[in-house]
Amino acid sequence: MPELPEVETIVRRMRPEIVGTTISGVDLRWERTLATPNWVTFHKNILGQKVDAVNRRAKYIVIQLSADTLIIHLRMSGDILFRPVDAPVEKHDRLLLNLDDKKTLAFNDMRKFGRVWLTPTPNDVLGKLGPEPLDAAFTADDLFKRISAHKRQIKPLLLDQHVIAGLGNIYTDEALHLAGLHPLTKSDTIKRSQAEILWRSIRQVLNEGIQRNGTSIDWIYRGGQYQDYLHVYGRTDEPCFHCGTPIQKIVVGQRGTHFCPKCQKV
DNA sequence: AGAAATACCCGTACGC
DNA sequence: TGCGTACGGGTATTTC
Repeated sequence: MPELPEVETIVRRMRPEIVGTTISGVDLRWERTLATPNWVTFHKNILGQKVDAVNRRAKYIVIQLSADTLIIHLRMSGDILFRPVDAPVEKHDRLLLNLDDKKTLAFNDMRKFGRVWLTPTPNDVLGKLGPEPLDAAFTADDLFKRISAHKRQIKPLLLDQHVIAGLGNIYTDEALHLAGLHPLTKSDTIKRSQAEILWRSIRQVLNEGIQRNGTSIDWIYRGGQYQDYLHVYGRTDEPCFHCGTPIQKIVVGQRGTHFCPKCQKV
């Protein structure tokens, strides 16, 4: 199982040191990395632009250039590396950007899921994303309104980035366990009080993940320790820390889903 | 319209 | 040992 590119692991790959450099060369190694525009336009437009800022929105890295915005989504296995300009191309390199002829920004992505956009209107890519769960402005009431507006299973609903932005499969399972909510619970049946507990749980597991430097499940990302603190994810048949009941694994919305059948009732 | 299913990927683990 | 296959993740797209 690969690493989860959650907020924390995204932040550590934002490479803020590129701010102030100018893009002087481009090498696209795998065409479909480019979500938009086409290669010719991308090449023509990005050359000569200066990097003004590096930010994050949900799981997207947002690089503000002089005229356009470069947006990168790492998906599962993507990484961003800062290398000397004469460093050799590595296996799984998808896009190389030369910065001032001294350094190269390499987008490396084994599974080819990651995508890059270059656009003058970043809102086209980011505009429909839901709120940041750790934003101080995001309240329990917001969450309650958003989940009760749908009649869906709570687990796939929480994974929907238009409803709330930033939760992946691992943290969703953990948050639902902490909140005592079964992953198949219909979202419109969740009471206001339960939504508040879920709101608190989401923020707790994300904050704990950040404190532990993210989750390293396998060989792709090795910097985190939160995998040692997971309560349900990857603990199939192991005893629930709360009640001792074996953790169950089912498939919900095509995703492996771990829960305690005693602590999380429908 | 909204919800659910599918497509996109490949290194690894596992069964025979 | 070697080969074939299932698996996992996030989101855009397609289907229901």
